Amino acid sequence: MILQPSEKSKPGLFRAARQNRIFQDVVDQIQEAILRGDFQPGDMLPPERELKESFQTSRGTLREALRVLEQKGLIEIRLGVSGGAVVKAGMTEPLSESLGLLLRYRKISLAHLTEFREDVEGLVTARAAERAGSADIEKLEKLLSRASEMVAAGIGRWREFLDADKQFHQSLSRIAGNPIYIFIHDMIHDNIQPYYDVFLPPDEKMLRQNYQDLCEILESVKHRQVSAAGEQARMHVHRFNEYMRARHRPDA
Amino acid sequence: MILQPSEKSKPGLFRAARQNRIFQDVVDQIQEAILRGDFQPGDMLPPERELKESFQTSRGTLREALRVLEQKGLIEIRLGVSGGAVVKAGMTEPLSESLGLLLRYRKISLAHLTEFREDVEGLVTARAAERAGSADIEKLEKLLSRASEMVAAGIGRWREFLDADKQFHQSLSRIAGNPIYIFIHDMIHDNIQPYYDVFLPPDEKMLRQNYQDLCEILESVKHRQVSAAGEQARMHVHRFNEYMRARHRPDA
DNA sequence: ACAAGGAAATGGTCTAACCATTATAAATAT
DNA sequence: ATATTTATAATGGTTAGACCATTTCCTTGT
Repeated sequence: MILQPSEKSKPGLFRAARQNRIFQDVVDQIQEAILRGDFQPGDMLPPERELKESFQTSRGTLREALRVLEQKGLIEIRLGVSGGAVVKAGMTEPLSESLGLLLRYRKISLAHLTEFREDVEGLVTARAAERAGSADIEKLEKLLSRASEMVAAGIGRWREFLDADKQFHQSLSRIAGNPIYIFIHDMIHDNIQPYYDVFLPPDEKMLRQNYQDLCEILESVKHRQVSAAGEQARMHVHRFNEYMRARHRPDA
Repeated sequence: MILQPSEKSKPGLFRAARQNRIFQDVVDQIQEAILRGDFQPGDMLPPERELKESFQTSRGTLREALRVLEQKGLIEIRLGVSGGAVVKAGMTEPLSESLGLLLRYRKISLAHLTEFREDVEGLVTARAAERAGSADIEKLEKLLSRASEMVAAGIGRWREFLDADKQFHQSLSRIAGNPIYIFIHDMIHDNIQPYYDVFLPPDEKMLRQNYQDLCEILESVKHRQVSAAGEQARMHVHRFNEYMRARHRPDA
């Protein structure tokens, strides 16, 4: 038996009972079809002029439905012949976009986001330390050795080093074994990256410190020192955040 | 100086350069106006027939833009005279909805979500223990005493007890001082609630255990025992999850 | 074999009307 | 006077049919 929440599964318990709106009905039907698996990621929906007749509606109404589905991240719309609505696999953009809006709406501040990141990275690393297998360790070591080359190559390749650093953390998220962490991780990264792009580049000392941190984290993960790994990861991110904060006036 | 990411702040570094789409331009302009504060939450946008002329576009195109803004959670559209697009304050629904889609798309499982919830509740409670002031403690004690009445009143009022339990955790989120946790908390709750609604009600023993947990958590928070509070909250949620899991066949 | 050009499919936009819903004002009844 | 009902009008929701813009892909010519 598959757990199924009471009808429709919309988050707010129920959604307002306005089945008036025809386009909403179209949205629901197409969404169900996609979620049910009638359309696999990569598949294309029929062209608008066909759909409009399937749903017995006007093209305008149908297009409003497609706009909603597009915004939900379920489909992507391509132009030109053999274009049309293609079913997407990801669905991660809406999450990042919502967080971005919260930032710009001043519902949360950059400081909140960086603090949250520290917490999450700590959690993820702790979980990863619990669950890492030997293959995982090897993967991490490979990434670390790449990072080592970059830091040895000097300040000029800081961008590549930070990329290795990012992949290290992403790997930890995967090892942690809960895909939610991957999504959360991406969501944070998407929104924090633009700020870093403005305030970098870092100095040599920072890079070495960063590399040192990763080594210690890997060592703790290797030895299943769960809480140590978590705390080290927390501090690793914390130091980086403080470093970035020092590069401009303190923000609210 | 206000930290501002490099132009537009879209998550994926940049958004596809299709300024072809007129409705997208309309979306951007209205969104900027809202985020800039030209429209406060509760304010109403001009009616469609006016906007269409402001933007020098057709009503259909304008409506596609409004659909996107509505889906983003920035506006809500009411029917009838003196209806129209009203600027919203929340913006939390898109987050919950996206998580719901990930669940239904089988990108994540209920088990992943419950595990995540344990972690988050642990983190939040630890932070709350760090930061709780005397006013916060009083608030928590008041909630707890209400819960006490409910559990004393017997199994019949389990729904009210669980509501008090929920508010207790929500208060902890607020005390933790990072609004992101409130959003995450709501997001989890919105998506996990429908499942609980199906499989409850709980038994008397569960309620008492639950109440006992809350008492211990509050005690730890009171005495600034940060890691103890976190771990107790984790286990509190964990026990509840296990209890719920036992009420149906194991799911994938 | 390759390049240039054109035909066709598909999404994007426009126009102009009508339908549906609802707050408010007007009319009516009590 | 007050309450109830009814009519009005503003606003979003929908429709129909046309045309524009973009892109693939096939034809044609070299």
